Amino acid sequence: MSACDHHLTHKNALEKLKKSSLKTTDARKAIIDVLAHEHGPFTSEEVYHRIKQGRKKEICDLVTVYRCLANFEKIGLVRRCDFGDGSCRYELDVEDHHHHHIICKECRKVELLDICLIDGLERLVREKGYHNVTHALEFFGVCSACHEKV
Amino acid sequence: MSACDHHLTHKNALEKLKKSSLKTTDARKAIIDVLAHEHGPFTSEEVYHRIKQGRKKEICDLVTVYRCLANFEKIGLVRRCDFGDGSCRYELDVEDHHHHHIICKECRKVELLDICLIDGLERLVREKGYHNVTHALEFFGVCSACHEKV
DNA sequence: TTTCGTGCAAAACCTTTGCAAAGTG
DNA sequence: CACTTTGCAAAGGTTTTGCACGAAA
Repeated sequence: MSACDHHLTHKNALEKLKKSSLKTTDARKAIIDVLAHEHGPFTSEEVYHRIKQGRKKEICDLVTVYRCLANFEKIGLVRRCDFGDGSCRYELDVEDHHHHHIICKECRKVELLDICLIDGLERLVREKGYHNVTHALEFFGVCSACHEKV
Repeated sequence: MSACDHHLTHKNALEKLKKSSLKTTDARKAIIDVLAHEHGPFTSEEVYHRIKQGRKKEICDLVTVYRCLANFEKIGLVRRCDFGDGSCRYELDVEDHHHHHIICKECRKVELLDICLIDGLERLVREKGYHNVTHALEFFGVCSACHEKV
């Protein structure tokens, strides 16, 4: 992703926030900064620490990050990912750029998989009578670096 | 699934257990009973309660269910599913019957989706250097019953 | 000014761990 | 008999909640 893309993503996210019923606060802007400039997905804790790193003084509490991300999900600003390790992660929901993840079972490194062939299946689920359909597809494996360590 | 299938599944699961390094105990047999006869996936807590319901006296502790299911996953007896609601679920891993789930966002009802077209993508992940590749694909939506309630 | 957001502390929730006793092969 | 498994209690980790104060529109 280029620097230009980052800028666009960031602008789009702020606009989504303004259009929603949520208020634009420093905490929310800081969270969007992190999500737009570094590629996640990140846990609430990870977002919280990244916010602290950038600035001199604390912008917000960890609890605020939890609450903001949960609200962001409701308005479709972020997507929630669950990699089955006990905590959930969030990334900006960029509508026209659907992708999935490959997670190393050893080191938990996350790689992108820029392919989505699930549209037909989503249609099938809608035909079964479901509304507001979404999906999650994650691949798990041992990355080559970890595999060579053994 | 017919009664005959249940029986087969149950027998296969017990055989897998015997072939493994794990010992065959009452708790483990009771857990396999639940997984083979009712269609999950179930959380450890759900398995625990189903075990209690069937019998007069307690067969095992909730902690034992957690430990058994974790061990079952290691020997490939069960598959772990994470639906992003804070707890993980398990179902018997029937090798030649790969399927996915549709989860209602309102009532959490789980329906089966008996299609898997992910094999090509798994190959792609292996070509990227990953070993021991698995995947998870879940669909989420509001089921028609919940949709009509609104 | 009214409504919404935040910090702090505490609770809730799911899961894991330690250790002694009981059970399996 | 050696080793694994279990129960109980307690701890660990993540996420949620209550409430008073502060900030946005």
